[in-house]
Amino acid sequence: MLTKSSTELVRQQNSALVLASLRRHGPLAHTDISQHTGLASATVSAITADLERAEVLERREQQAAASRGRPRVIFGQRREAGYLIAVRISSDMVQYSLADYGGTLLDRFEEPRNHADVSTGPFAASFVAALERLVERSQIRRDDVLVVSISSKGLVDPASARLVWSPVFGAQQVDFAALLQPAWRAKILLSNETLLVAHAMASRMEKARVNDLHAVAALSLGHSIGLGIARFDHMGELSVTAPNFGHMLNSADGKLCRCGAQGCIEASAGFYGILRTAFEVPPDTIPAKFVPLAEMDKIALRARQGHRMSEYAFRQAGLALGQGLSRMVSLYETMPIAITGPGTRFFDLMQRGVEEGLAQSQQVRLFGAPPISIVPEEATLALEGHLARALAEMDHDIIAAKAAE
Amino acid sequence: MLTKSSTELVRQQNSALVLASLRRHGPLAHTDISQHTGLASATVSAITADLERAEVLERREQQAAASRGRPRVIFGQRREAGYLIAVRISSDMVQYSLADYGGTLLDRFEEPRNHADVSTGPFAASFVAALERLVERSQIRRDDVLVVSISSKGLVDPASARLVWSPVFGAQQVDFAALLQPAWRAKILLSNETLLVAHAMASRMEKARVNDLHAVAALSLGHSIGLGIARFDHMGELSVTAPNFGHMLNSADGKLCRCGAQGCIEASAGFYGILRTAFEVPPDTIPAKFVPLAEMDKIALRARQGHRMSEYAFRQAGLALGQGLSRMVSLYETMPIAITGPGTRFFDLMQRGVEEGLAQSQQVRLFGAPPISIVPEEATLALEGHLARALAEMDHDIIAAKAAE
DNA sequence: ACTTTTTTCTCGACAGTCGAGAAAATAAAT
DNA sequence: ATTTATTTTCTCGACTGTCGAGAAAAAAGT
Repeated sequence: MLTKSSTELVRQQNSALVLASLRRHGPLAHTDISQHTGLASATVSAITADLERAEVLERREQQAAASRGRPRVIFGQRREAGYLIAVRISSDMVQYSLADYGGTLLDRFEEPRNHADVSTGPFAASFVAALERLVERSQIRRDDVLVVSISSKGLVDPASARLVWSPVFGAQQVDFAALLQPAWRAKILLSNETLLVAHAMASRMEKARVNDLHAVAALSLGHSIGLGIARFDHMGELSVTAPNFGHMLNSADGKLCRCGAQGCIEASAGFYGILRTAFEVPPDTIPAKFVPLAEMDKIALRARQGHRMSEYAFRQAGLALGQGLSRMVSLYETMPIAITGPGTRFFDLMQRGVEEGLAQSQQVRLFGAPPISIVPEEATLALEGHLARALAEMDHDIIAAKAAE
Repeated sequence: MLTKSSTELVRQQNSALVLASLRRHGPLAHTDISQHTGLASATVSAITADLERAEVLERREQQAAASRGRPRVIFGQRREAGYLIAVRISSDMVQYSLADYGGTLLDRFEEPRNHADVSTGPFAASFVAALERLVERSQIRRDDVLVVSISSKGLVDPASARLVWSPVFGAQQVDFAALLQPAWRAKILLSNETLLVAHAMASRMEKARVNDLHAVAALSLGHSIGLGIARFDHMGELSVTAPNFGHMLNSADGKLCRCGAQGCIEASAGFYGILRTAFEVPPDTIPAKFVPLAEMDKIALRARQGHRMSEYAFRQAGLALGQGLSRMVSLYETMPIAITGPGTRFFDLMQRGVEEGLAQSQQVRLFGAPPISIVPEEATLALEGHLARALAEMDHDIIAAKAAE
């Protein structure tokens, strides 16, 4: 069902356009905004005046009058217009970051997590305390935090901001919105971490002016396997999703996954799956809760030295990934794939398996294998995704609020 | 990249809204249009006057003055505003239909196809001739045909209207746009047939006011396996795709598919796959080009009488379908699935396999199995989809043309 | 003939975009 | 020091669109 349009919505859309172009290109002058957005000069004047009045934009001093003529007036986001907190929850630590409306990082700290402790109660308490600490240290009023963006591995219900299933807490759901509900007026966003990576990759490619790009996928390799898909819809808007890739059925081979099912991709390609195969543990053994990276490095070393079973384990992991990706491109479309996460350092051992798995579908035989790139800095990308998503949300909310009155 | 908005676009969007509501609810009076679209009465007046001037809408006589007060003026699409031709290409025949802008069927005929003949040359000739015959019989000017909507099983490139891979022509591509290019000014649409079924199912559910429906999938069972996914995006617009489901990797079991790969879903669940298993033919045997439905009925009869291998063949087909669907819902989301096609009559034999396959993923264990309904009349649905898609396209084009001048 | 009722049509107010040209502000030239 | 050239921002009027309110139209009831 389409919705009706009105002149007010036009202004909203065009305001969003101005803010978005400022996000992409940094502070800009009137003329540049007009150029980038395609809006008439008069329109840009009206919109910037509006946003200035709302204390969202501010005029920046320009460095030197480069050319002659009337000096440009540079507009930029007013940094103090709002703040965001990004929280990355991983199995061994939680990282808290504070950034302002301009997207500059103000503060950050990490808290170690005890992987043995899977109860949500203590976690919730330390979570709330950490947020409190963050605003206090930076002398920011709690109500100026407009967005709290949280990410975790696992399955997320984006609508309700609830963690449906995570490697950290299992099926114990955590309702983050409820945790912060009365005290914080910030909007709570909860995303799968690899979704954010995909978002960041899409933003990067957009900035790099990669044209005729419809979609990008991000694949995260680690203890668990995550997939994020970012696609530009027919309106040119980006929509990202994090399908349940790691626990998609790979093959009914009886390999027990920590989710309780058998034959998930993760049961073959997650760290614990690789370890199990390498050590010839029966495939229905209950998976290890956590595999230290050093342990994986040892297996990789042996594989590189020619140890058959270790080699085979990585090869099987690659095969499962390749088959899963071949299914993904069959069900979506052929798109570039960026592989991130700690597992990338073993990719040489998996590559042939991946290629073999990919080749097993008509889609790949017809359109070729998707281009695969390795992007190890997962943490950087995830934070980049947090910022991109949260700032876009803030822009959107600010404009909507301005329209409401 | 967002695009700029303007007052003219507002009118375009709202005009589209009016036409869409007329499509959904049939001819309507001024008041009803205002009600359904949410537009102000004055706006509806302006838009209908516009469309009347463009000879797109016409006033209909109302039957009896039901209530007192000023009689209503009923607006409806002017049937003669344009025509569309729908062409359904299947392995054994080609069906040509002609309909007017109001969506009423004017003419239809079928031409048998020789499945042995896979050359595209004779087909192209008879295709063009049939279209010619259709407009001639109905006394319609060729240039009044605004859309030719073609469907086939197989893989389609929606952008270029080219058949990339089809069970009928294999990898021989047919460029329909080129066939009709100089003589016909109509826009050529090419869709996968199951995509149209999914579109029709989505339209039906929309009409039946099924709320909070995000998506629906259609699965077509027959000699080949097709899947269509219809989803409502965040703007409420419907976007349908036909992924390469039938030739997605099911399991590396070596079953040869007619696409040349091994282990496709179709190699287990297509008619030829079922036949091969039932007759205990080696799985790497080159598949039969065409399996008559009567042959399948015989196998089904034996299966129902307890013949082990026939039973097993259907069970395996169901398993492959269930596993494929479990992967589909893992990569998209849990959504209702409508099963169509000649294969539905054997669904009782496959059902347990489907359920078993579906259960093998975390997605299903967390959110339950997707609701499955059987809708045998595939041909009706496909034509319904053709009309829905072609008429929407015509509405869109008419409005765009009016805006251009 | 008059009233009631229902629906369509019209008018003025308001919001937004756009193009053109005025105004501003600076560097270079005289 | 003043003038000129240049570049950018700002402002004005025209145009397109939506909306609410009330006028006008057209029938049935009294």
